[in-house]
Amino acid sequence: MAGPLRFPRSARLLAKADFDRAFQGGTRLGGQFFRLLVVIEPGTPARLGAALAKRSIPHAVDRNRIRRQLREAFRQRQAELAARSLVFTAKPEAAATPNPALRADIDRLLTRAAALPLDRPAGTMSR
RNA sequence: GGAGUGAGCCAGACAACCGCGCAGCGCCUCACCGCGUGGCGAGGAAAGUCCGGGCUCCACAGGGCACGGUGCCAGGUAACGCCUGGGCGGCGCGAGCCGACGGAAAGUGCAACAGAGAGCAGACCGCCGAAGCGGGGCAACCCGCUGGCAAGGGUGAAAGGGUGCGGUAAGAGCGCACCGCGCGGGUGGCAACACGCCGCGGCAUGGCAAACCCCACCGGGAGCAAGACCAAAUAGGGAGGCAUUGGCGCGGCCCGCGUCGCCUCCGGGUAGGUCGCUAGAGCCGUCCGGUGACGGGCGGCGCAGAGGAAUGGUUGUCGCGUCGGCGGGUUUCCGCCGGCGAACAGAACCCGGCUUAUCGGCCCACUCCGCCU
Repeated sequence: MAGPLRFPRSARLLAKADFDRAFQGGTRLGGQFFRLLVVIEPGTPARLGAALAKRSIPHAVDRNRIRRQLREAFRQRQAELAARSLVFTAKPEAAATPNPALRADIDRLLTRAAALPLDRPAGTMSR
């Protein structure tokens, strides 16, 4: 029985193919510190992936911190996000930003992602 | 009490709720997935990737050259560019600290600016006017020139030992004494090196080798994305079988040859997966040897193993630092209230070092100064 606030493996993006699909055909949303790519895949649970480039976030400690903020925000709101695969990228300014400000930006993006219509199949935007 | 030196240690604590990773046990189950339970789950630098090793694969007769690294001596170590002890030089009143610290009489080279002169030294200011020549004067002597001088000034990072006395026209290791230096010997030390030891030498090799270089020693290459194994889909390769009167091509036709289809198997190999992957030059305690680094004996412990990458989020209480206010106290200090702050930083095959970053706190040893008895 998966509780509504858990973060099991099935809620994560693990394969390179998932990330490639998001980068090629995902709907793009821009926030203050993040960019969000959304792929609609009916029948799947909400899934999260963090693509934090070493180039934009040079210190491992910052990458870990940002990833944990992403996970925590996603974990608490995943019920609204069913059938959506989300890939976050961070802008360089995120490294120097405290957690509450990051969290607010993430929540705004999640709200927009939840509002996307479900009837558009994945991959529509490519080609 | 103040100022300082060295060596260690810690890296806020506890609780609640919601989560994450791993192996164990239990439930479910063919298995995967999932669920429950108690356990474990970042650092002193996990960092930079600058050295050294283990491990893995590749290469490899032996020797020399080239290239790179190291560079006082002796130890320690698996090894090192690390560590310990010692020597020498420098800094500090001191505890202590710092040093790429082999060779400059093998050769080549470099030295801006300043300065008269910078590597077969050098007369700018200055000192001298003994000697020689000329002039003056009865003479003592005076003037000028040829010249002599490295003592003084000045320049410089550096000017060819220092101080004193003698000496001289003025000077000069020119002579002497002491100090320094070089060479040979002696003594002490494993050695680097040292010596209020002996003899010789008036002093000869100025600096730079993180300039080329010489000497001594060391060095195969790539790295866990190493490497080993399992292995789809798609395309292509090989073998066998079937289709046996099939289509197409070479021919006017037949035979024949080539090519196209389906099935099975084989080998290479991509995605993906498994292993490597945490028991190791391990950690803690104790005893012994050693000045020490360290080595040895005995006993105990089981101590992260992820993989788009776990070790987190929120809240509360206490503790710490700091600022402001109030009250005792007034050198130091104590209590209460409120605000702010709590660093540097995240394992990725594993060890030994080095270097760099870091809010603050604790303990020990020692030095100097002040005060009291």
